[in-house]
Amino acid sequence: MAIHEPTLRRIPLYHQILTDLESRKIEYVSSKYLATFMRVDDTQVRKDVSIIGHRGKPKSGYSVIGLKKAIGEFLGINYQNTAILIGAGKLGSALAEYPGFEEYGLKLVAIFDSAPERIGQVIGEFTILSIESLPRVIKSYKIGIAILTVPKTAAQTVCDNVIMRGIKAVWNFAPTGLEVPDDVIVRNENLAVGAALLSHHLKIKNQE
Amino acid sequence: MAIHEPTLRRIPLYHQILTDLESRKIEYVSSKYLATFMRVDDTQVRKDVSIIGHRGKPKSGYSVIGLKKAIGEFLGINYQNTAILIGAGKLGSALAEYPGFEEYGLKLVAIFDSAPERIGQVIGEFTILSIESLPRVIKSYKIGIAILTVPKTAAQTVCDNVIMRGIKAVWNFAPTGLEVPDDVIVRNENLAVGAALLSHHLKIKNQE
DNA sequence: GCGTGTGAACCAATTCACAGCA
DNA sequence: TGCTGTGAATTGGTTCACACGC
Repeated sequence: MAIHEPTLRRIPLYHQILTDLESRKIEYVSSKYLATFMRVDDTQVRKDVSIIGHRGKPKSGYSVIGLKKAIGEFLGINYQNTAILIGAGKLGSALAEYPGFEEYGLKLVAIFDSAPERIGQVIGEFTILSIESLPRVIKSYKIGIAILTVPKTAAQTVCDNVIMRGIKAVWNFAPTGLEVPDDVIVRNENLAVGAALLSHHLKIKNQE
Repeated sequence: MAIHEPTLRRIPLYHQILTDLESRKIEYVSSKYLATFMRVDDTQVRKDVSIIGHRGKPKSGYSVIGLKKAIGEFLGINYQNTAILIGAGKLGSALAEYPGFEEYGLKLVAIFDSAPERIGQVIGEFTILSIESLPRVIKSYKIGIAILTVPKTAAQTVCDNVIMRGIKAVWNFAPTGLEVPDDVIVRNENLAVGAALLSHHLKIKNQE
């Protein structure tokens, strides 16, 4: 049973809502409550929960901590995957200090840049390393994920490089597609898409 | 005829590929070529193109500049929507210098921050302004979009604030949902979702 | 042949309708 | 009554099959 992309996207969002509820000491939540926050139908929420593999209590709803834990296991965010970040520009630096990654199963262990003047500079808890040390770090830390925040023109080259070193998952922030072997996972986080869709929505709205 | 979300997401990606082809002086492109790059079926590409409202030439394919222009008009990225950015932290600073926004119809005109020590500092071509000047700037520059790169805890408050000043579209980078009136467009760019989905994919892969 | 364009068929995703349980 | 859980119906999206043009 393969799980569909739209379902998968919603699951981390449930997790965020549950984290919030947990901090507010709320113990049970209904599918209806989650549904209004997510702007989906409440049946959808119940289907999603059943896919996650959790069961609620009639009358009271879902246990906040129980469902949150089930989501954690389902997503595999309890086990931390090691990641490196390549491209210590503005965006890379911002991501390096983003606390959300560790919460969702990604443990950043090193940052690389190709510019000689950047090597040795410090970002948060990391010292920027040279690209030359990439193979060694990947090997000794068993890195599974590469986060690419390099310019568009460098993206494919850097991607090929890390895949050659054994990386099996790439999170690409460059506004371009990447060609990779079938056994490598790529996720594109293309900010231009968001900009374009906002423009389109505003255009439609102004036409009314 | 409402256009579906998945279709809409693909359209800016076609545009990026076409921009690349254009720079390589390629004049015509087939649906099959676009399809392999996008990792979709070629029929899908032809359906999308017909939605965009462009027609190709049998045998040669689609005119690169013709289709690109049609997409530009379809998305409304030729007209620049004015935007402000609130939250001049790492992520905000990175976005402020991201060249892709202007290319996709968003013209950044000012940056705001609530921290007094940040006011007056310079990021790229912008001087950080105080939140107090927000109403004035929104009014005089007819701002349509607010880009929020504030902490999760501040997001809803800041959102309410800009909506009260007449903003009709919010691009939210905080890892939380926002409650807005029905006539306001919100786009959530939740990086934690990407992290979680990568974790999940890796978990599935490791189980095989 | 090699390309686009499109109705029909298929599969994915959401919503409906209602059973079951405390 | 107020909630979850789930098969059935519906709507959304993708792919197939084939007509047509160069």
